[in-house]
Amino acid sequence: MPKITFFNLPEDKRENLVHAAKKEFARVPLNQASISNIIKDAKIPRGSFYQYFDDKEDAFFYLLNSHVSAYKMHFLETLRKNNGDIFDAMIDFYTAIITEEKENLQFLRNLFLNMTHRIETVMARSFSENDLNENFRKIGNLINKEKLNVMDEQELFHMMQIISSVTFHNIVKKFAGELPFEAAVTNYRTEIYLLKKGFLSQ
Amino acid sequence: MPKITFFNLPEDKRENLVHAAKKEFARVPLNQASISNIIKDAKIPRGSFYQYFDDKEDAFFYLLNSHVSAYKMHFLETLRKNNGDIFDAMIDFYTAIITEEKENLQFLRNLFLNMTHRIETVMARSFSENDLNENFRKIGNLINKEKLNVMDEQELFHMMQIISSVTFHNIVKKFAGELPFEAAVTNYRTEIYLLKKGFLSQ
DNA sequence: ATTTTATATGACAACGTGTCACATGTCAAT
DNA sequence: ATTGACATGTGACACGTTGTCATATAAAAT
Repeated sequence: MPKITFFNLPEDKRENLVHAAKKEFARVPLNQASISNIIKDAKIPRGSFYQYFDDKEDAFFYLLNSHVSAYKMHFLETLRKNNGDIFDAMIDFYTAIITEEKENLQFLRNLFLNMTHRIETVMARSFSENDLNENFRKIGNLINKEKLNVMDEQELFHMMQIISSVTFHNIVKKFAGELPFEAAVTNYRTEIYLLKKGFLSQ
Repeated sequence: MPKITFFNLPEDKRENLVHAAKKEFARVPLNQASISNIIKDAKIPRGSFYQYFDDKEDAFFYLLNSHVSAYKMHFLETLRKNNGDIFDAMIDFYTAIITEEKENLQFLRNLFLNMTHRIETVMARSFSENDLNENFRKIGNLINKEKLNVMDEQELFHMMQIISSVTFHNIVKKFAGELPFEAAVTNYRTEIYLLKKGFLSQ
């Protein structure tokens, strides 16, 4: 978490700094990003940066968290729009992510191509966590379970885990530049379809 | 790839260096590993390191590749032992990975908790690739497709993609230390079971 | 023996990080 | 207005790491 000083900053100065950080993390992934670049771009002295953040990662995770919050809202909305159909919602969501604009796109690209467990934990707070916690419940309640082949909360939880694994992986593949947009969506649709019908014939 | 000089090295000196590198990459993940530590441990001058490798990553991926080759063989064997039952084979394989010994375990831990796309690409060469390539065919041929709810090679490929996503994710969770051994296996079994039966009721 | 080629070595420049002593600003109390 | 207390700004600096390069040494070829 950024220090209090950061939040006490006059808005324009704070936004300026945030913008410089965003730019650097859009340029290269976390491990290659340099504080030097950020302060050079934001035109603040080195010491000031440390007045606001503990270190590079602190700044990165601050940005990441705001991204995640936005996507979380977006996802809940998408789920509602699709009347609780988790599969259609995921497809919408997937499409939205890989259709981001310029700067966000580069940020996301660096993010997904360098997805450490620590980052994943923050990301996944959106819709799955270690325990069946609040976020999971919120989403769980929105999901239409009528046609779902699910016995209990446990199974639902694991289904969400699977869907999230598969989605993450598809996003990564897309960002790896291995596929054009249409092919990426088709592939994802296929995998969702396979998840629905199951791997064993009845 | 290491340079020719590396392979021309007398065996003991080479193994010494490899061991030092292994030790460093078991200590910390790639991005935190330092060449300084490796050469200090291997007792070779700095210049020599660059005679053998391009950089840190070169050394890392050399080690990774040998790991992967070993696991690849192991996996094919496991698949045969299970008479082509991909699900049982995966469960065996999963169990084997999370049951590794000391140094390997730490190496794998750092690996999976910091799985970049580049690393994943190397790892996944074992049993899935962009195209339906040789490795995929080799495994595809070993898989018993009798009871598999699969229409064509395409679907089989995507099933493998899904299984691999889910497996990766389960390994990461285990290494994140969130679960004791038994719970980890149970969870993985549950997810494989869910994949088999499908998410929609017929 | 002499030349050519391969390998070894460590000092060095360039760069990035986090800290710290000191400068400056803010504001309430007197 | 002046003071003092506290918050914030600043940049030089020590430290660690990386990759290179000129030079030394060894090995092979002629």
